[in-house]
Amino acid sequence: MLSERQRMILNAIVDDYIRSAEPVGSRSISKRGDVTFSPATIRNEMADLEELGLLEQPHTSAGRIPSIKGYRYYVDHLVTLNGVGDQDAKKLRTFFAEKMNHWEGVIEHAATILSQLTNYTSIVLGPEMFSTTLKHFQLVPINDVSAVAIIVANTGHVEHRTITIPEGIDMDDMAKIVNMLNDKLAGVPFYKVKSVLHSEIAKELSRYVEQCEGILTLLEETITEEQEPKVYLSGASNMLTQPEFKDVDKAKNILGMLEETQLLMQLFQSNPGGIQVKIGTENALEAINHCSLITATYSYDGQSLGTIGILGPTRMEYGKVISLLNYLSKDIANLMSRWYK
Amino acid sequence: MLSERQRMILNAIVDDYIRSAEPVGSRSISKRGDVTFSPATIRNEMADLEELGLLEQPHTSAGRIPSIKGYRYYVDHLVTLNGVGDQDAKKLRTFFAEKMNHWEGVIEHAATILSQLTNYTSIVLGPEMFSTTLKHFQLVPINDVSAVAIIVANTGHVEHRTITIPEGIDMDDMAKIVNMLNDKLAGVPFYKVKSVLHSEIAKELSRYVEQCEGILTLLEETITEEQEPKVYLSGASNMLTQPEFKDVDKAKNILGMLEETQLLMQLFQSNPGGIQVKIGTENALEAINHCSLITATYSYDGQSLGTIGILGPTRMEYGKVISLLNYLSKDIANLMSRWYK
DNA sequence: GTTAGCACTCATCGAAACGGAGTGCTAACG
DNA sequence: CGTTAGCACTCCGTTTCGATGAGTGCTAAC
Repeated sequence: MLSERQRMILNAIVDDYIRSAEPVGSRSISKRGDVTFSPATIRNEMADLEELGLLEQPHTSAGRIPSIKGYRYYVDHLVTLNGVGDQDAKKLRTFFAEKMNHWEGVIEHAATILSQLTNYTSIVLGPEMFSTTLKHFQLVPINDVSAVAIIVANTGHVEHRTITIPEGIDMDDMAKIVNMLNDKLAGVPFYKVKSVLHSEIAKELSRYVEQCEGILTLLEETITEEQEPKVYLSGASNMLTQPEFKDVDKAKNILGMLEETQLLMQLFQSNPGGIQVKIGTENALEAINHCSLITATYSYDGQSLGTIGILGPTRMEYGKVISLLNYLSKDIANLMSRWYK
Repeated sequence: MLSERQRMILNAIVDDYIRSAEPVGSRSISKRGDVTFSPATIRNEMADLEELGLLEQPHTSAGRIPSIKGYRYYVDHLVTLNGVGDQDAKKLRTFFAEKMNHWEGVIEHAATILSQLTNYTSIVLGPEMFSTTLKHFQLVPINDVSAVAIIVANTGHVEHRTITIPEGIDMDDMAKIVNMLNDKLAGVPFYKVKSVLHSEIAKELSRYVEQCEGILTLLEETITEEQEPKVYLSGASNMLTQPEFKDVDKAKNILGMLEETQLLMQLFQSNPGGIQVKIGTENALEAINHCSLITATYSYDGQSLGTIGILGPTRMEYGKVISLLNYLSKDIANLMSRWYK
């Protein structure tokens, strides 16, 4: 357990370091006003905090910087959420006032705004299909051999994919089957589509239509095909403004990772909902062991839809970012309700 | 007009510089084997080439580097297109062998492959709607107030957007109008949709349906709404591997620009078709005045569909990239035909 | 328990010195 | 007359070295 004074000092060090990116010395803390002790006293406390693993020294005779553990304590106990500034709130409001008519437009735009407001990199995972239900399924023929399958989810999210129709399949049969599928599958969650198809529909269908096997397999593949949620990235170049990445090699590591959608999705795994802060080595990926990732899930009607994340150096403005994510994820939820209620 | 020897020397300098990224001296050229003259002779020629504006000296007593004009001459007259290497060809072939069922999947994947093969940044502009025709238009209701509009182009490209239906509009009327639009608009190029709507359809429609005004405007907006072609970017972090961008600020400039879709589209304007090389300041944007951009258009059935581009430092492997783009753009065209013939 | 004083450490910065790659010029050569 | 060897000169990049200064840890006094 830390004493009140130790907490004040830790708080001061983290705040200072977040602002300046340079090791914080005892003198500068003593001069801050909110800590009224002499440099010598502060030095003693700092030595203690270092022994506890909350601070680190880059080298002897340098100031102290927070360790991962130090940041963790700061985030858990010390950080002050001063809400969203007037400037930022205004920007967000005008953002939501704009007319948006894609789902994707909103998400993508939200990513942009976030990276602008924070000067960090924002990563947004689009709606996750597996927690939503099928609303409507449709085939639009393009020519003799191909068609566009259109899949609408109850959230209003739309997917389309082009399929090639094998020879020897009758288009009328196809149409019948599609109709039936719509009857039976409307309202079924995506992850259940496969089993419902097999258990309920297959038998009934075989009565009406010849060679339904082939058609059904095709449609099943089409609907349940691996649907990676889309990842939107914005402000990746903001990483380069951080002094900790003035070394091109480090920067390249991170930017390279940001380009790999697969890895990004790994990052977002295991989200219990709400806001989560992962600091430095708490992150799964080694490439961002010098970064912190703050994530928030946005949801509609109690259903988690996707995830928003902000990636920055461990020396991140935790208070500001957390407030912002809080604000935004709630507003996105409201926006959804207004649309799809 | 350059003498044969001058061309040999220029060629040698550009090749060497592309490989090493360091000013090329007379000695090293003389030792290359393909130029059999002594360093002194080469120095004389180099002085001449510099006077012609084809070479530059970073400072006295350094070797020479090609100027923009030098690269231009190299690209126009000297570069050898040694085709696509076996390794690369194999990768491309397996790429196209994979089953792809989105349009977008192909384009996006092509961008990835390109950036991997070249180690530069690849930029791909998706199909341009304005040169294609409307194939099918459809509304799928989601609930009382919103619907998804689905727009299929003759190329198989699909767009969807969510629209909000104003109160007081009858869904049956809506359906009638949509039917009629499909009759009248199928085969009409997108850029003509607006005028056709006004000239031919408006009058005829008013006979059947009350208050068609509102509905029509809505649908018109939906179909003709600004449809930015999508931009796919891959390998942006490759920029950082180039020694010319070891300076973080320069790198940030370029990466920042790459994030702005608007700017990227500017870059691709005025594409006469075929392969085009823009070197350094020949590019419209100041941010990439130290880069070269090689673009190729891909087309289907004589119709230009989109653009592929490779962005790298002016010191770029022109021969390799041009060969690769040539190969790829043709293969994409073939792939399209196989699908949508 | 707190603070002043002091010796010590170590990164950073700038000046000076050094080495080397490359040039331009001149003169010799075939 | 074109080509080449030789040589003085330039200028960049690197290294070395000392000065500077911020910051610590310890001890002793308050």
